[in-house]
Amino acid sequence: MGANRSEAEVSERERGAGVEAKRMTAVEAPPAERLAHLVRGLNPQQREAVEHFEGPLLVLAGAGSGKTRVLTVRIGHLILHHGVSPERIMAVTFTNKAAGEMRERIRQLLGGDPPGMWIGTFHAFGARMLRRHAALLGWSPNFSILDAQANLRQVERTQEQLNISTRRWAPEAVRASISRARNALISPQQYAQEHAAGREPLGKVVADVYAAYEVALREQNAFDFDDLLMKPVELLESYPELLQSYRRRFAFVLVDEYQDTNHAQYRLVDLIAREHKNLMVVGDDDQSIYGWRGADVRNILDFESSFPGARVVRLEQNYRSTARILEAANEVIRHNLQRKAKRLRTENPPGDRLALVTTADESDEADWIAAEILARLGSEDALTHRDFTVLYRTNAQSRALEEGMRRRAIPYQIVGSVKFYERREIMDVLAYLRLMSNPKDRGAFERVVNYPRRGVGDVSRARLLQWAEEQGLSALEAAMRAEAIADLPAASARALVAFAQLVQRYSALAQQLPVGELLAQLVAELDIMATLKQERLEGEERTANVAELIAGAAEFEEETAAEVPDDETEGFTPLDLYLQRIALVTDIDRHDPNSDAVTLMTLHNAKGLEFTCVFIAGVEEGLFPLMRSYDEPELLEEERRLFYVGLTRAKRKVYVTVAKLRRRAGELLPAMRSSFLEAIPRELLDERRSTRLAGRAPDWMDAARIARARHRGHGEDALEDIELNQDLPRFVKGERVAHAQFGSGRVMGIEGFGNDLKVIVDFDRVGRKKLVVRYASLTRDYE
DNA sequence: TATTTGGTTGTTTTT
DNA sequence: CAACCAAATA
Repeated sequence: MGANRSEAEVSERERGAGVEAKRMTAVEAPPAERLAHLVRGLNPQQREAVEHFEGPLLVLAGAGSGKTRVLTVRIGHLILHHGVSPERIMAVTFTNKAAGEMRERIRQLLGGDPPGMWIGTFHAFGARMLRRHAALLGWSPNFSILDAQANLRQVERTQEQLNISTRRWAPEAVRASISRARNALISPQQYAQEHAAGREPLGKVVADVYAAYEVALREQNAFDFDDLLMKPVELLESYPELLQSYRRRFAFVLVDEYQDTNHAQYRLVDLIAREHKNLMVVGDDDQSIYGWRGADVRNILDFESSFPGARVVRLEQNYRSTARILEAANEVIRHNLQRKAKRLRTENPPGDRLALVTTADESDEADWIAAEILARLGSEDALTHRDFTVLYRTNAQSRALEEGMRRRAIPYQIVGSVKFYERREIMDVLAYLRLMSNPKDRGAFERVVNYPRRGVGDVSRARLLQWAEEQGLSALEAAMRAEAIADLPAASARALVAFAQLVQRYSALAQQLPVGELLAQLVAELDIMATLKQERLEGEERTANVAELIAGAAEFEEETAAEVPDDETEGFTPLDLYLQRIALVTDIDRHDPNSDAVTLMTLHNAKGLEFTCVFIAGVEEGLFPLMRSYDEPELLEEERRLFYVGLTRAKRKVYVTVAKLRRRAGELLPAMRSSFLEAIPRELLDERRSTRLAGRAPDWMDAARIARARHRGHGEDALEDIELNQDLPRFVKGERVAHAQFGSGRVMGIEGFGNDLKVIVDFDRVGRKKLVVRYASLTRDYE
C-alpha cells in the first residue's frame, strides 16, 4: 500500500497541489468530484490512458511513472463516467497484495465496495473458475492445489512408479520441463509427439513422466499451479457457451505487469478479450524479470500487432526517484539490445550521488549497511526504519544481512527466504486440513499419517499404500480398513484406523465450524504445541508460527465475507475457501509496509514496490549477474533488467555494496565488483570503503582480478587492462573457437559491441549458442 | 521404528 | 557451512 500511495503523493507534490487540501476533498466530496479531481492531477499521457474507453490500449509505463494510479483511476472512470457496472470489470495483478491495494484505492474513490468487480491474480482467477466448472473436466470442486513441494514430490513418485531413476534424472529438472511445457500450453500428447523423434533423452523421459503425472493429479483430485492457468484455457476452448458467458461478464479487462505474463496467461486474456477488445495492458519491457518462469516479453512487444489499432500510451515521466538515480538506471538499461528504445525523465531534484561501497566480506557488508541505517536514522528526523530496504540477488545472502541487523538491534522483516507457508510445522498442520477437504490428496496423507508419531513407520506405510493400490482405494480409505491388510503389525493397523477416523471426524466438523476453531481444536487434540516444544532447535519459533497460523485462520472469515460475492462461495465449506486462498498467498503478500522495520528481500520480490533508501547488496561478478547467465545473452540482459528494477525502487538514495570476499558453497572466494556498475557514469558515484578496509593500501591487489587474468592466460602485468576491458579477444566470422564446456565450434556471427560483444557459435557437439565474449573465455582453435 | 551420526552435496530468482 | 541423505545404532 505504501508503495502506490506515496507514488501518488509524489506526483501530487509535483503538480504543486497541497496534499492536505487533497485529503480534505477526498473525504468529503461525492465520488464524481473526487474522480474529476484525481483526473485533473494527471499528466497528459496518464490522462489519455485514463480517459480511454473502448478498444485495446497498451500503456508502456516506465518505473515510477504512476501506472497503478492510472489503472485505478481508469477503473473509477469506467464506473463513474461511462456507467460501466463494476461486475463487468476484470483487473489482473501480479500479486494478491497489489490486488488488495487496488481494491482499497477504488473503494476509497467510490466511497464503498465496488460490487462484483473482479480483482486478483491470474492464478486466483483460474482457481475460482475451476471451483465452479471443474466437474466439466472430471475434477470435483474440493480439489487440492499442490504447492511447490507437493508438486515436486509427485514428480518423484511418478518417476519411481515408472522406474525412472531419480538419480540419473533429477526430479527438479523434470518438473521444470513439465512446467515449461504447461506454461506453453503443450499437452502431454503434443509433448510426446514433439520429443519422440528427438535425440534428447531428457525429452523422452519428460514425455513419459508428464503423461503419468497428469493422470496422478486427476486421481488425487488435485491441480498444480500451472493447471490453474492451463485448465481454464482448456475449459474456455472446449465449452463455447462458457466462453460466451465469461466474455459477456467481463466486458472490460485490465492487466498489470503485462511484461511478465506467460503464454497460458496470454491465451486466457485473449480468449476473454479478443471479441470485445476492451483490453488494457500495462507494463514495461525493461522490467521483465520472469523469463525463467516462462514469461514471454513478446506478449508486450507484439501487443500492437496482436491487437491491431491498439492505442499506445507511453508514461516516461518518473515521479519517484531523484534525477541522479534515474540517470544511473537509464545508463544501465541502455546496454540491453532487446528493448523498446526509451528514456525515462524526471523533474525531481538531482539528489545525492549513488554510494558504491566496498567491504571486506559478507559480514562486513551487513555491518556497514546496519551502521549506515542507524546513522541515517539519527541524522534525518523524517526517516524511520520502514524507509530502508536491503535487496539481494539470492536468498542465501539474507542470513548474513539478517545477523547484521540483529547485532545492531535494528528491527527488520524478511520477505521470502524460508517462507511462512513452506515451514515444516505449517505444512504439517495444513496437510491435515487438505486431507479433510480432499481425502484423495496423497501428498497430504503421506505427510501426516505419522505426524505426530503414532508408530507408523516407512515399512507399514509402504505396505498400506501398496494394498490401497491393489484394492483401488484411496490411501485414507485403505487406512480405515487397515485391519484387513495382511502382514501389517496390529499396532500399526490400529494406529492407522484411529488416524483415518480422526480425519473423517474433522471432515464432518469442517462442514459447520469456522476454520479458526477447526484448526485450534485439531492442534489441541493432537497436542501439536507440546510436540513442537520438545524440538530442541526451533521449538519456540515453531509453536509461535502455528499460533500465528491459527490467528490468521480466525481472521480469514471476516476478510472473505467482504471480498467474495455469495454466489461464489455456494457449496463450499469455509475450509475449502480457506485452503484455496492460502494456496495462492505468497510471501510478499505478507509484507507489511506499515510496520516500522527495515525490509530484507530479493530483487524479484521488490518489483512494484518503492522505498526511500535502497541498498543493493552483493553487486559482484558471478553473483549479480549470476555466473550462469554468462553463456546466454538473454539471461544476462534479464539480470541487467533486475538491476534496473532494483535501482528504480529508490526514491532518494541508492547504496550498492560489494564484498571483496564472498562465501559461496561454504568456500570463501575472492569477488570483484559487477560489470553492471561500469555503465554508471563516475560522476554519479560516491565511492566508499568500509572501516575494515580503510586501513589497506589504496590499490590493494584484488585476488579476483589475478585469478581472472590467469584464467585468460594473461601475465599479471596486464592486470590494469582487465578492468578497462580493452583486451577482449577479437573474433571474425568463420573462425574456429574453443569453449571450456561446449567444446570447439565455428563463429557464425557477431553482435553488440564493447563489453556486450556477443558471438554466435555453431558448436560441433552442442549446436548453436550465443555467447558474451567477455565471459565465455573463448580461445581460438586452430585446425 | 526412531534417532543419531557421518558423509556428501551443492546455490537463482517464484506464481 | 549449511541442509540433506544414507547407513548404523538404540
